[in-house]
Amino acid sequence: MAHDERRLQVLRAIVQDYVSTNDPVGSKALAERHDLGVSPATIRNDMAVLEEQGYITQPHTSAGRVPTDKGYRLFVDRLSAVKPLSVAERRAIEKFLDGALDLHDVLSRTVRLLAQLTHQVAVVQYPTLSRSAVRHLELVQVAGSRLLVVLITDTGRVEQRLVECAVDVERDDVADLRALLNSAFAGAKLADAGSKVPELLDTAPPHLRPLVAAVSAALVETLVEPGEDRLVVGGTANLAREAMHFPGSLRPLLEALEEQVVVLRLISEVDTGGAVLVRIGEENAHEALTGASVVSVGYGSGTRALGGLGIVGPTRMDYPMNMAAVRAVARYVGQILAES
Amino acid sequence: MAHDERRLQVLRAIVQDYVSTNDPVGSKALAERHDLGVSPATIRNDMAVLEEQGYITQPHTSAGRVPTDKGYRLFVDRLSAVKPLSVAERRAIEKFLDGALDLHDVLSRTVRLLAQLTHQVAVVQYPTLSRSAVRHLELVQVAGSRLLVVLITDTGRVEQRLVECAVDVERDDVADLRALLNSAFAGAKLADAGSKVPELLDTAPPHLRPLVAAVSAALVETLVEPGEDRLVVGGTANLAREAMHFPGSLRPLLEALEEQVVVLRLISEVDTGGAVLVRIGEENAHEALTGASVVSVGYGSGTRALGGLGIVGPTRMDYPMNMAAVRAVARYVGQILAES
DNA sequence: CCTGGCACTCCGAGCGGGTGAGTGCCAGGC
DNA sequence: GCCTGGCACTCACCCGCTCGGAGTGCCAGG
Repeated sequence: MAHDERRLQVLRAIVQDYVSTNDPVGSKALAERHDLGVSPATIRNDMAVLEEQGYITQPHTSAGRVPTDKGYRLFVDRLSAVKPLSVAERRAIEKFLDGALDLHDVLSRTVRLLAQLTHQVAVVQYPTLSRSAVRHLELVQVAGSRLLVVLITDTGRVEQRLVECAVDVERDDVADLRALLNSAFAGAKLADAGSKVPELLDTAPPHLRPLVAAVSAALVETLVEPGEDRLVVGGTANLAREAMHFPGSLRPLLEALEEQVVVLRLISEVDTGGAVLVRIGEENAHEALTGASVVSVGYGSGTRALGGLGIVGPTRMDYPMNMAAVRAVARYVGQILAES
Repeated sequence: MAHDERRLQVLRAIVQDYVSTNDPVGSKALAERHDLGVSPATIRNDMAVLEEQGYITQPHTSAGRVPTDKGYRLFVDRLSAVKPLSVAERRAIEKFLDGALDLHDVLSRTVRLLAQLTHQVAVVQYPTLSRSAVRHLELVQVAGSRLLVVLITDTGRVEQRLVECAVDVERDDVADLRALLNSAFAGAKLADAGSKVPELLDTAPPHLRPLVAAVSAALVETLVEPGEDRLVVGGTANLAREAMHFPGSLRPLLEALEEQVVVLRLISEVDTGGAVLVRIGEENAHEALTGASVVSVGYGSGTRALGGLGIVGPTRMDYPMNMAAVRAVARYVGQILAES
């Protein structure tokens, strides 16, 4: 039906204008700035319907309309074309990420880049340990009974953990243990590490068994559990610029961002093969994010998912642009990590 | 002189009241809340002098007085006794920090603890690499010509760096190289690492020399340079609570906190044996910190300085309390790191 | 079904007076 | 010589008010 079609055009125009001007948009302004081919009065009728359907609201009588979460949702789902990045932006991505030295470097550059491209808060998850495989295990004796276990994954991530053994450890035993652990775990997915422990215990020389038990317990405990997943956050300064757009204050949002768990849960929900995931306002389960939108996507090398990254910002954001930026950055990061 | 003495009491009272009430403080309120033994009129005279001397100012005529940076400075230097921490606070420190698993864990707990104790933004520097010594070097071959170098310091810090070698590397050579590097660098201060390279190159078997050169160059380049010092930041949500106390917006401050270099420079100026360093408002060189105060101190194990930690907040802060908290936490962190 | 016209609502800016906190100054007292 | 009470003065702030303007909803006519 032609009417429905135009009504959607009106909604799209409202979202676009509101995002760019930051003022509630009225029927007159809409008629002027867009070629809708109808008069303000007609637009008003459409707006009344859109409001009744819950896509827009007015902050108060005699103000223009503002999209609701539901309105943004419709916009994202059906009304927006993905905005291709400009050449300059593509250049910026390459320039920013090339020449990174190690994983930490790649990720912190990524988070800065994303924040800069989108003017939002950027978050990047470290490659999940549970999906990584062991490349190498290193043991370093710290004190008589203390071992520092260093795990190097095939994604370049390096994790450490101090293990307290009940007894003093001999120098030679450390070397034996290292060899044992490496031959058992090398190449193994971390998710499977737990199941290899019994077998390893069987084959280990008796005098090493307590040690093997302690160290593998530590490995399984800290490295397989999802709690160890880490997050890099950047661009929080961008929140201050739009402070007025958040209900109340920035406080709960900043808290949530520090409380990495909350954001991690959001970001790691992206296993849905490659599609950019958008969560708008109330769609976010956590209360602190109720006034914010999250745009996230998984990144990985080839077909393999490594982790997620995305941005957090006000519901009033440029979704097409941000979705494009998030997707492009994720792709590029995937490439870079595939090389190393 | 008795007058000067009383005038200082007045200044102290003004600082205390202003910090606790957050309102410009007037002569009448001062006379009521403090036993200065004189009438408001007399206090007014003292205030006039204090204002002339630049210790206090009034936001506008007919408002109470507010301390200036200079006033806070005098307060910190001469008028404040270090407030001992409450038993509950000491308990909190121990409870919070005990049971940390590794360096990363210790530092991120520390930063949370500090933020919670002081209600300010907390910053903790990783133990400086330049003052650390090599405990172990690990080499892992990533691809034909790529080596992942993992450095483990005696402070428990683990750093990684990807090294691109010009040529493919043999498996056996990796082991030789590892042994060579470890025997050369083990126990050496990182600051001295550079000077050991020539000697190492001499003693190395000829076919390994290009490799040794590449790897040691990477080590020296990234690990000895101060740029690699890292920072943990926490409690930025506390800024939002006092947003109004910062000139303009939080933006520049948040930016400075992400721009770790700025804060690092501040925090690492603390080599002055154990004393808590307070920088108030304009005393901070960096413009973004001009409206903020920084309380910092070095931490270390025994006599050995490892790094710095501190807090950043509005100039209107409870200096005695924050100084006590910063000092106490630094001590405790030092102890913990000494054990591991 | 679209359009122009019209009355209506309500936010926000601007104005003016009253209030109160706080000051500076002065003359008198210990 | 210093402290004190008294007093006039100055503003920031709050309150209520008005007024203009933007935007709406509705209606009758094309």
